[in-house]
Amino acid sequence: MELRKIFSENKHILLYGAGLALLLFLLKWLELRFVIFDHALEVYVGAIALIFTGLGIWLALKLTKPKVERVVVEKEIYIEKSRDFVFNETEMNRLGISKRELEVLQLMAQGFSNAEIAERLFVSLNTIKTHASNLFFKLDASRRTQAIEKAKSLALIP
Amino acid sequence: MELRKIFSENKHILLYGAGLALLLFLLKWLELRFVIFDHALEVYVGAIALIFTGLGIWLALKLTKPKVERVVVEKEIYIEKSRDFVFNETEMNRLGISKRELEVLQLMAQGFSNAEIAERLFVSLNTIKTHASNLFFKLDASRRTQAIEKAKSLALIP
DNA sequence: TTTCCGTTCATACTTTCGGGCGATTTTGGA
DNA sequence: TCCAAAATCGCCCGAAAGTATGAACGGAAA
Repeated sequence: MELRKIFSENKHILLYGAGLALLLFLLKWLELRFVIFDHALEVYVGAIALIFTGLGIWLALKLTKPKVERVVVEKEIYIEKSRDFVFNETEMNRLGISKRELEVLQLMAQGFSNAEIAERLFVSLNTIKTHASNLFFKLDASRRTQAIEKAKSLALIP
Repeated sequence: MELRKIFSENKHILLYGAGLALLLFLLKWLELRFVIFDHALEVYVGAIALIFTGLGIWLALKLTKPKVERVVVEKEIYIEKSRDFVFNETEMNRLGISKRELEVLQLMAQGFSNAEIAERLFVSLNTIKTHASNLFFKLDASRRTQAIEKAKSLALIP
């Protein structure tokens, strides 16, 4: 359950710990057998240092998260514009545009001002502004004229 | 001359070596003073291991080039295939729309702001505003979106 | 040459848009 | 029944759009 997840996420650290423990046991064992450190403490310590430096380097390499660099590749999609308009519901769903937003979009494309749209839909001007803002975001536009252009090319409006 | 270059290029490695040497001297000195390792070899070795692990990590972080993970993001660009557009010159003459005004109208329909249009046509913002106002009057519109709608229906723009 | 017209630009002002918050209420499904 | 998404509305502020008016300049037609 959780255990496996914890292990896999901290695999390197756990391996490091295990390695360290193992080494310590090995040293203890060596200590009992020979009296290495009596003669050559420097060599001994140097070896330890080297080994753990290596381990540290290995740890660092494994644990550092790579920087994510985003490369934007532009993909061109051609769209046929036909006079017999077929509403592209797929695109609407893909962009997450709601029914109400579509209504606002349609009226916007017909040249109505926000105030006029508000009047027509019996809601406040602020509401229309919110819908418009959401539309601009979803259509990746910063002006209503842009939004209209894009919506037309996506067959969201005639 | 060369020496300085060599030093700056291998700064981290040299620093590491110096640190190692220093530590070894320190240990030697400690060895002469006390008999630490007699009592607690594990602690001693553990400390060394920890220190050099840290050094290793530091070395690795300093020496290795930062990992970069490339993520390719596809950005879709929709391009409209306008098949058949026949410009209605008659209507343009009837409404008394000038060439320059038509240019502005086209850019407006493409979603450009007045400032952007001004930049593109190498004229001032005020000039574009004047053209726009004249267009609105000639097209009997009071907003750019309206003007665009009307112009499209009159086949002045695709 | 004089008179239009298109083009350019300016200043000053008002209105509309759009961004950036936050907030509450409806509502359609799990 | 409960939740998330949708819809609603508000406020503030700055940017953009649009209105009004005047003016200068050059080319083309009368």
